[in-house]
Amino acid sequence: MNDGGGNSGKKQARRPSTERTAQRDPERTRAAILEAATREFAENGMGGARVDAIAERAGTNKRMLYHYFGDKEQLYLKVLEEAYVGIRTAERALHIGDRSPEEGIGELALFTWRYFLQHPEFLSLLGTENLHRARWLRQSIRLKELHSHLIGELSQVLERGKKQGVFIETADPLHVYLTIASLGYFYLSNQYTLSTIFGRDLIEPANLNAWESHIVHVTLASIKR
Amino acid sequence: MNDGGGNSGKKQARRPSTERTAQRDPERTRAAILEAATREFAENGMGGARVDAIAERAGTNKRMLYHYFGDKEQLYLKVLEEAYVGIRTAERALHIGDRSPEEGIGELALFTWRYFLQHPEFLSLLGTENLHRARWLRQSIRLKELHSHLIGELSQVLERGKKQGVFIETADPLHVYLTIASLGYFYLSNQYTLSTIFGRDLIEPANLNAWESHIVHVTLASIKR
DNA sequence: CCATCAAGTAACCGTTTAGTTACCGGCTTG
DNA sequence: CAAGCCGGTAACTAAACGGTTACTTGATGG
Repeated sequence: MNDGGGNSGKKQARRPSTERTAQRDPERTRAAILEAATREFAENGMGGARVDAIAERAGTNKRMLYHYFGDKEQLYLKVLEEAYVGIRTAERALHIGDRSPEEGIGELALFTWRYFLQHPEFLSLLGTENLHRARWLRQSIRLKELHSHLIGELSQVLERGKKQGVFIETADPLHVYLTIASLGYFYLSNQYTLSTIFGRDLIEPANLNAWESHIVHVTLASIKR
Repeated sequence: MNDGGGNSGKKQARRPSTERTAQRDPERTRAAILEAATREFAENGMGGARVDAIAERAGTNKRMLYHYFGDKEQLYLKVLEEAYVGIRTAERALHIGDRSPEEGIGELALFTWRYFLQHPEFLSLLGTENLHRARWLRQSIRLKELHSHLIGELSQVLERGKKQGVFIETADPLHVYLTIASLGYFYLSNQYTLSTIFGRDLIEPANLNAWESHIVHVTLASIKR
C-alpha cells in the first residue's frame, strides 16, 4: 500500500530523545506486546483493534510491534495461535482416560466450562476469527495436529464406555465435544445479550454454578444408555 | 467532533449534477440502506463495517444514510433490533403448546436450528453485540418485552409435561431454551474454526442433518424422566 | 575502548474514515 | 402556480489509522 519510495531525503533533522531510556529487555517487550494485543483484539475484534492502543498498553511503541511481529495481521495470528495452544495444553494434562468413562466425560465437561470461564479472551478471539470465516487460522500450519489428540483420547473413553454398556452405541466423539463446547461457549460469550433480553444476570455465581451442573447433566444424559 | 463552524463561505461553487436523477422512493431507499447495513455489519462487525460500503451496497450515498438513521451507531442498533424482531415474530407463529409436550419442545429445537441456519447474519450480529457487551442493545427499550412471550409459552409446555410425568421436575424453561440455542449457535457461528481444526466440513448437508437430529436428541434426553 | 548491531523513540506519511456542506430538482399544496 | 420542502448527489474536511523513516542509545566482543 505504501511503497515508501520517492520521499527519502526530504526529512528534517528531528529533536533527539533526551529522556531516560528504560532497561532493555527484548523478551519482556515481545511478551508485553503479545499480551496487550491479546486484550486489544479480544475486546475490539480485528477491525476494531488499534495498533496504537496495543503499543500503548504494552508500554512501548508501534515501531517495536512491527519489529517483532511484522504487521497487524501477523500479530493477530500469533495471538490466536497462542490462545489455542493454551487450552489444548491444559486439556492434555487432564488425562480423561484415567477414570471411569462417565467420570472422564464429566471431567472434560467441567474442565472446558471452567477454562472458558477463566479465559474470556479466548472466547472473544474465537468469535472474531469466525466472523472472518477463519481467514487467518487457515493460514496457520502448526495448529493442524494440535487438536487431533483431543478427539483421539475422547474416542477411546467413549469406546470403553460402550463396551462396558454405559454409553449408547451412536455416541460420536466430535459430537460429544461439540456439545460440551456449545453449552459453555454460548452461555458465556452471549451472556450480555442474554442477560439483557431475559432480565437475569447470567454471570451471578448462583446461575454460573447451576449452568455448570447443567452442562455435565446434559452431556451425560445425551450419551448414557 | 466536527462543530462545522468557522469554515462557512470558504467553499467554491461545485459542478452541479447534470446526470439523470433516479426515481425517488424514500421507503425503498430506507429499506435498501437497512438491508445493506445488515449485511455489512454481519460480515465485518461494528468496528470493521464501513459507512461508505453500506451506502454503496444500498445503491445510494452516505448523505441518505445519515439523513434516515442519524449516525453509524443508531443504524447499527436499528439493524440489531430488526434482527431480534425477525426471530421472535417467527417463533410466535409456532404455537408449541398445540402439540404434546415432547413434540412441542422438539418443534422449538428444530425451528431454532433452522432459523439460525437460514439467517447467518442474525448469528453474526449477536456475536458482534456480545463482543461489545450488549452496549447498544442495552439502550433499546422496545425489546424488553419482546422475549418474555417465549419463556412464558415454553414454561407452560414444560409444566404440562411434568404433570403428565414425561419431563423431570427440575427442568427449567430458560435452561431448556439456552440448551437449544447453544447447540445451534455454536455449531454454526464457529463452523469455520471448527472445520479448520478438526478437518471436517461442518456445513456439508450430511453433517448438518446429523447435527439437527443431535440437537433434538440432546434437548429431549436432558429433560425426559 | 571503539566498532557494530540490536533495542528503542517519536515524528512523519499516505490513505481511509465518519461525518458535513453546498447544491440540485421533482413533487405537493396553499 | 410559485414556493418551499424533501429526496438525492458528490465534493469536501478533520481526525484517525496502519505503517515507515530518521535517528538515538545501550551492550558486547575483538
